[in-house]
Amino acid sequence: MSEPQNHGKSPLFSHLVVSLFEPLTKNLTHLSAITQKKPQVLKGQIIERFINQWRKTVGDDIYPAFRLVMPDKDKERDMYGLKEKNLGRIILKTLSISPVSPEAQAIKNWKQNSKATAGDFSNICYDIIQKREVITSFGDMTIEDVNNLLNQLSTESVFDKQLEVFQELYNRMNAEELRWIIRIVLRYVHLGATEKTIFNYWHPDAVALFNVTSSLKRVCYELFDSNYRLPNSQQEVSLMSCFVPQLASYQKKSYDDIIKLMPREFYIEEKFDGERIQLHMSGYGSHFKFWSRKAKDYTYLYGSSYNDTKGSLTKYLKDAFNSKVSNIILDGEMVAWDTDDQVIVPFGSLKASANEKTNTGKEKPMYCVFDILFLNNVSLVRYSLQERRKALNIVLKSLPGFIQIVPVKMATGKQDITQSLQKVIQDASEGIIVKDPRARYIVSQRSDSWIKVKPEYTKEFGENLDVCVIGGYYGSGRRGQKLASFLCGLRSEDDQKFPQRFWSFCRVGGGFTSQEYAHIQHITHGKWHKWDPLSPPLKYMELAGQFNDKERPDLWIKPENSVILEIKAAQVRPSDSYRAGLTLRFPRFRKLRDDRSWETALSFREFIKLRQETDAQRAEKQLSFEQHRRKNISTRNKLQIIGAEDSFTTDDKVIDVVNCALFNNFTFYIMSDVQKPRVSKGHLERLIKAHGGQITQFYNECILFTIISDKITFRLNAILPQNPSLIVFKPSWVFDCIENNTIVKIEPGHLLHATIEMREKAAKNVDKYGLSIYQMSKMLETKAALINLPRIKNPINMVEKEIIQQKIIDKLNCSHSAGFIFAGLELYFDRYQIGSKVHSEEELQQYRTNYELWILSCKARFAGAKELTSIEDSAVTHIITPDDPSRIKELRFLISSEAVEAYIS
DNA sequence: GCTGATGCGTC
DNA sequence: GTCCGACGACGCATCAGC
DNA sequence: GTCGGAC
Repeated sequence: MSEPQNHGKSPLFSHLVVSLFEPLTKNLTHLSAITQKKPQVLKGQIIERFINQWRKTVGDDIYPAFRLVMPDKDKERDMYGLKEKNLGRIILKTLSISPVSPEAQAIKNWKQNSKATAGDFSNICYDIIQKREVITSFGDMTIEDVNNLLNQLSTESVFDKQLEVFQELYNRMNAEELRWIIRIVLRYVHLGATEKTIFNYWHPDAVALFNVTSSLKRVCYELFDSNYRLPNSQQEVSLMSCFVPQLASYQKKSYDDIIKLMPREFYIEEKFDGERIQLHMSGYGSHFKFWSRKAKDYTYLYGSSYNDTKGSLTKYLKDAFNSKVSNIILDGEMVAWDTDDQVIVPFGSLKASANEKTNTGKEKPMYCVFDILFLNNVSLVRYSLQERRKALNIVLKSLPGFIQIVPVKMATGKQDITQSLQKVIQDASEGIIVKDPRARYIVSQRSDSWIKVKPEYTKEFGENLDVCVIGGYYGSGRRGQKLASFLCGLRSEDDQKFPQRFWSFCRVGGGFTSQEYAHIQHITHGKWHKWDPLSPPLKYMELAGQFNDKERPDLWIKPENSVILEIKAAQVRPSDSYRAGLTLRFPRFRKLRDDRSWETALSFREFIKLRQETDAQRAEKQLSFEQHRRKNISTRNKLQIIGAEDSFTTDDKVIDVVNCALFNNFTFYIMSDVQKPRVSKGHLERLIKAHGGQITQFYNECILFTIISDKITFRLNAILPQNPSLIVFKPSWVFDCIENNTIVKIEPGHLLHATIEMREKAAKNVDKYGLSIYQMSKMLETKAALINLPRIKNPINMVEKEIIQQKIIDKLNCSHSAGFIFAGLELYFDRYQIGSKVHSEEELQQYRTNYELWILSCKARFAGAKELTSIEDSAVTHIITPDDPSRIKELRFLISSEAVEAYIS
């Protein structure tokens, strides 16, 4: 395929900085408040504008820009071998800064800094560069120049050569440009938008193509024309091109939650603790390719053909494939196999076993295959797992020790899951995967058709330990300027003189909410000491290493001043990084144990004892899922009508009586979840299927079907311009049909997008008020169903607000009186008391809430309600208030206390 | 030539 | 629910420095 | 790998 051509010159690198990087990383919340647009929308506009401008002024080839925007996805360029440490050295040398100067210290200790930039490496460098920049305005380097220099940088692994590149950059760029260069070299730009977001603005099929190729270049080159649609055949996996594998969804709340998602009969597979590898074979074994989960090519390890003597696997696979197999793609887990003991070796020794140099001959890689995606030029991703498994059994023969098909256990209920889990525990295996045999292969998704269940997800299993914090490490990014992870220790009990001595054991930096961080900081405030390598606090802690310096914390704390944390982890394993000689795999914080102190914190000996005793006992217990803590209470106020019924959810309703033929001959394409009432995409699909409808997951112009969406999505936006005659239904139509047990006539409210003729036709289907009874009852739930609401551009402008209010009232007054639903209700709307000027973010929020309440009151009045202006009015039947629990409490108190007073008087 | 530091990539 | 960016241990490759 | 936060 020919490369897209640019008609314009390569733009300046500063253009990228000014029109994309800086706008995306500016505080969008503020802008969002002014423009009344969601930050996400603003982000999209910035990206869209950049892409459009590029197309217009530069041309079709956006690859040079995208490799700088998504440096982590750029597989064409080798790694630089530079992270903050070495990059810092290079920058200091480039600027001729002495390694002992304060600036050098600031860069070296980039996470510990009293300034606001602490934890943000590129900004710390920026501050320093700015004072010494060669160029004060933007430089003359183009995006092409930058790419060329970065190519050069990637080929150099020697310090002096790398330095030359940076000297060139330094001479031709200002500090702002360099800040972005630093991020690009570090291979994270942190724009708040990764390829998933950006690709959607590039081309509607970009994500799909990336998922089956892992190639940024191909996404740019093959999809430069927005009028071109990628054929279905190219949206599926293909030979010798690395796809993004399907992942299993996380822990569910209960076994029932899992069963609910599965058909009557489902599969259980063992989860192997190795590395996810996809195998591609073509030409009857003359070519092999291997890729890891994150698209790294490992062909060099496992072999490029049967005849490749360097590879550690392919040379043994000659008899594995059926002789009719000319090409194939397999998905599976690579593990290390102990040829002497005939067992799978625990995680970690795989690379060594596959490597010619380090391999001892005792251990060899073994490929555990659980899926087949491609066979003799045909993609199998659309076939059900059941069928894929059938194919796998036919074409692949297990060769013990080299390649094996992962066994499947048929299951029908939760007892099968618990049973498998028990077995997994006995074998000290990682866990199981529950799979839906009906499901197709969904590239790149963490789908519910595969669900992983690990013993550690249960209350009884995994390691739950109370450990003492003995040190802290500064965080980076959003966790800059504070201690983000903690060094934890076990009480050593090795020396009577130092009862407070702990042995380093593990670090933990995940599982904390921001409140918990704040709480810990509050308790330990002022108790932290800087770590001095010359006099380590041996009275209180011992680290590993000859010099007591492994995993050395930035700050340390005496156990008597410290806190005890409850930690959960998957496993305990040997380690030489910690004094305890052991450490945790996948540690995370569960809760603060303020009921315990260092004296009762776990000691090393207790810990060993605990492990020996419990393993056997635990296996006999009933395994119940651990309930996840409820975190993250949303701060955003939602409107709620007190006393009114909650909007129903069909998700929990049992579909008991169904008309199985209702949607016969209909094929549905469902784009999104339904917001009101809340129904998941999956449930809507099941609902439709139960009523005889067909579901398709792929948009295809050739097929006639019904598109269901309740909002204009990314994808819809991409499809609509080319298909202006497309009719998009709202989910309400489906619900109406089901409710009435017939295909109901289309009403305007059912249409999200349609031609004028269609709308006119639909309009004839409703009564003279322009409303169906169904819509009427939904009126209060569906915002702006009746009124085409003008947008408020600047909420602070009160004059404009009044004009809009008047417009809406006019509109309401000239409408026919349709109000009877709320007749007899006397409502009080609980507004915030605010002046005519908005001074703060909080007031702005309150203003918006008031505005929403006002809209609601218009609708309520329209439906026959009366609005009362005083809460004390005894006629008030309902109070409508923002969903703020504390406010509701206040109101209750207010009302009840007044009632009491009235009673007394 | 060895060792430790640093980076990359796996989970 | 999805996306994003924090954070964990470990093994291997490679280069700087002894 | 796990996790929390924003949306």
